Amino acid sequence: MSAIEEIYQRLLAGYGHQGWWPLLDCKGTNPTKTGSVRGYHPGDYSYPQTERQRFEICVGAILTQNAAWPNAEKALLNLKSNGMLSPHAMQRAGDDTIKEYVRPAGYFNQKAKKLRIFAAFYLSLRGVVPARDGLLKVWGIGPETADSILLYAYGIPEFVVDAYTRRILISKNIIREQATYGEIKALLERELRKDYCIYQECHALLVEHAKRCYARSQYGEDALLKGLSSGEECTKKPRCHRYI
DNA sequence: AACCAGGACGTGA
DNA sequence: TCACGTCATGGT
Repeated sequence: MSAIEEIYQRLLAGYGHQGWWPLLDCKGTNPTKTGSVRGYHPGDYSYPQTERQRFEICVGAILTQNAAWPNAEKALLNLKSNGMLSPHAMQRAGDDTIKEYVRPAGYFNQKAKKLRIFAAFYLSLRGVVPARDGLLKVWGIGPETADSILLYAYGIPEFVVDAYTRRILISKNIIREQATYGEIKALLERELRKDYCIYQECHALLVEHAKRCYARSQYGEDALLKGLSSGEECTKKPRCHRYI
């Protein structure tokens, strides 16, 4: 079993199904999670079930860029309660209106602009699934946001690499510190079965584990992944031993 | 009261 | 390519 596969198995056994991506109108909760527990649907990979939910996930992916989810969620609620959680409404709305709604998510000037540009792009799709390079050409959509949209809004097996994933894999000596987004993504997609459910679950589990054990200032035990066999990708010792 | 969160873009070497 | 500055609110 590869190191990646072992990480996935251990985290799933330890934490259980995470139920990503969170949705505002989703009844389910995940009590095992840290932080916000609302909107998750553990073990149910049938979301999004409506076009509105699909768009909500896209918007959430932009709003959560370098921001804590509860803050992005507040912005999402503002948009929804003002009828702005649809691509048409978002495109029509004035810039200042959107800015006021997304303020809690931070970077409100940039994110308001990103949302209106994305809304136009989303409408131009007319229901067609976007290509990854198409998404990347949209201003405000980088690699992680593109993969989040594809994986969680469209159920396409594109692994999402975030700062947490990178931090865990570096500390486990599985990748080098300079590893690029594409390298990490390729590694995970090589080691895991190409299945959007597994990609979603694995990414969510890595985030949950990192929140518990790999926070910058306060770090925990990492008992679940103790003594993990390091992959052959890199033999260099990790520089930061705090994370082990 | 700093520090940081589920990044992306613009710029200059 | 790549390292670095910028964008901004809210929780710990």
